[in-house]
Order: sequence, then C-alpha cells, then structure tokens
Amino acid sequence: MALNTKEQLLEAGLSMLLKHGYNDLGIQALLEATGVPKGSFYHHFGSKEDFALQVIDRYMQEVHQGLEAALQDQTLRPLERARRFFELSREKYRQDGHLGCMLGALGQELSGVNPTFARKIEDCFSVVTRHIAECLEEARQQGQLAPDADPVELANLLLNCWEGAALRSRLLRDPAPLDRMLDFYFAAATRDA
Amino acid sequence: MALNTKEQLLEAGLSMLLKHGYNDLGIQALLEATGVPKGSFYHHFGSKEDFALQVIDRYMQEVHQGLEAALQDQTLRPLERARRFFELSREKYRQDGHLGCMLGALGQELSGVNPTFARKIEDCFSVVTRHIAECLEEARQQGQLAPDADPVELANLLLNCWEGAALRSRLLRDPAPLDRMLDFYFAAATRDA
DNA sequence: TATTCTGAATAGACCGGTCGGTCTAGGAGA
DNA sequence: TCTCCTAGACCGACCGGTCTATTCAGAATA
Repeated sequence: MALNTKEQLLEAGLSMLLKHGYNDLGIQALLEATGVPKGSFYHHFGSKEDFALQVIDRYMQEVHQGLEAALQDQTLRPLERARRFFELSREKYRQDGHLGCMLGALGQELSGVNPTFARKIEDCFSVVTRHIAECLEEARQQGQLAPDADPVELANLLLNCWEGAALRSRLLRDPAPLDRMLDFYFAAATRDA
Repeated sequence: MALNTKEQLLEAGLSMLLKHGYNDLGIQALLEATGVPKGSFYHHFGSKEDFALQVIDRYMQEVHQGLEAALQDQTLRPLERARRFFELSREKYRQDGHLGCMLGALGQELSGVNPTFARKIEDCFSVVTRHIAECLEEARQQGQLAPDADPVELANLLLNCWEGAALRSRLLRDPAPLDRMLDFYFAAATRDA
C-alpha cells in the first residue's frame, strides 16, 4: 500500500493546492481528506515544501501529456497544434472547476518570498515554452508565420498571455477569457504570414 | 496620531502584501515592521481581511493616479495614452522590486477559496478595463484602431495579458516580459487600423 | 513448508511556536 | 470628564514537524 498512499496524497495535493494555494493548505486538512495518518505523510515526504514540489512534478506530467497529445498530432498544421495544446488545457481547467493554472497560482503566491518555488515554476514555464517554440518554428518554416518571426519570443508571449487569461478565468470562474486570448493571439500572429 | 498610525499600517501593508501575499503575512510581522502595538491595529481594522481589503483600496488609489496621469494626457494620441498607463505601471513595479501587480498576486492566491477577495479584485480589474476601454474607443474613432474593433474586449485582453506578463516578470524579477507584451499587443491592435 | 527476521509503512499522541483575535488598563487631547 | 487611541499581556486554536509504538509483507533460514 506504500505507493498507493503516496499516490493518493499527490492526487489530493493536485486539487487541494490548486484551490487553496500553498499557505492555506494545512497538512492536517490533506490528511483528513485522504484518511492518511501523519506518520505516513512524513515517511513519504520530507516536508510540506517537498510535498508541494512533488505535486508540481505530477502536475507537469499532465502538462507533458497535453503537449504530446497536441504537438505530435500530425493531422494538424503546426499552428493548430499549438492552439490545440491550450484548448486541451482549457478543458482541464473546466474539469477542475475553472481554477486556472496551478503554476500561475503558486507562482504568484510564493515567488515573492520563496526562491525555490520561483525557480521551480519558472523552469516549468520555460520547458513548456521550449516545446511551443519548436512547434512555432515549424509553423514559420511552413509559412504559417512570417519568415522573420521569432518563435521563442512568440512562445513566451503566448504562454504569458495565457497565464493572465487563466487568472481572469479563475476570478470569474469562466473560460471565456481563455478563448478570447487565443483568438486574438492567433489572429495577430497569423496576419502577416 | 490616529490617522498617522493607520496610514503607516496601510503603507507597510502595500509592500508587505505584495511581497508575502496574504496568508504568509502575519499581523505580528506587520506590527514589528511598523512599531505599532496590536491594540492599535484592531482599533483601526476589524480583522486581517478588513485590513487587506483596505490595502487594496489604497493600491487602487495609486492605480487611479496612473490612469489619470496617462489617459488624460492630451499631448498623446489615445493609443499612446493607453500604452503610457502600462509603462507607468511597469515603473512602479520596478520601484517595488519587480514583484508585479498586487491584484494579480492576491487574485491568484485567494480567489480559489475566498469569494470576497475574488469579487473585490475582479471589480478592480473591471474598473481599470472600463477606463482603458473608453480610451480605446477614442482611438477607434480617431482611426488608430479598426472601425469594427471592440474596445471593451480589447481592453480586457490588454489587461489580462498584462497580468500574465507581470507574473512572469515577478518570477524572473525582470521587466522584459512586460515590454514584449506591450510591443506585441499594440503592433497587433494597430495593424489593421 | 514453517519460522524468524527485518525494514518499510502505518498510526497518532505530542511538541514548541505562531496564528488571528480579545481584553483591560492607561494616556492624551477636547 | 469623555472619547479616541495606544499599549501589550493574554487566549485558544492550529500550524508544521517529531517521536515512538505497532503492523505487516516478504526475504532469509532451516
């Protein structure tokens, strides 16, 4: 039951961290929600911080699944693949109750004070943008983007604006800002192809 | 000294809330930083939440100053006025140590759990977008934007993307994402004027 | 196969410290 | 004197984390 318990904690951590953030999530609440005793928690995790970092790793596993599902889809042209990734993310947010992106939430909450989390989350973002940038480079080569477009900068732009839209979507519990942002971005990026 | 004490608390609250967020900011730390005894705090504020809400009000006073300084500047064309507002904000972020926007930070941290803050912060955002939208409408009338452009939607887009860039800027302690976002947005919005 | 051993995992009482918040007393200006 | 404000001791609750006892599956031994 060892792996099972750890999995259970990480799984609950995904939803509880997304909703409560880091500081408002008590270990005790997590244990009550999962029925796991405290001793088990500190057997599997060195600290609350260690736990949260592992939850982020798990979150990134899901992100990578999304990236793979969208960016490897050979039935789509490159730009549509990139957009598909964010549409898949939007669907995940919907399933989670329109609470937006955990990376954005934890990044805002913790990066003012905790450099470990700031670096961790920035690393996650930069991994994602790297994948998106590769996809956008393909789009550029296929003429979907202007020949002088900068895929890395465009990818960062896309992700950053997405995170802003995700915040607004979290405030309003409404996915509309996400779609509006994608419409605007892809219209703008495509226009001078 | 009554007003003075309250002012002092709000002033310290501005910087401490921006850096620490809500849950990581202890009343005690605030009192030690200001030299104010606990009794005074609870004389002026009903609770920690009440205090934070008033800090947000104070933050919005500064935002309104920025809005006024930028959007009323008759030496600039409307679109340049809008951009100026965000450039003023960027300078404020710089002074505060590149910690981004307090509304975005508190919005992400608290909106999952606390509807009072979610509503409050969404209200702040919608007030700002309303001003920006008026300015963009003027731009549309003057031919700086396409005749069929939707100023309200464009204003929301602008603010949301800005908040995303502010998060990234906070993570990296670097204003570059803010400027990149403005460049992209205004190039895109202007292109088909 | 039966028995012993062992280390991982479970279980929760318990710890000091800190949390937000209350209370009462004193001081200052009207 | 009366009202506002300062002042800080004090409160119970809860925080993250430690500690020790116990359980239990499976390897080792015979």
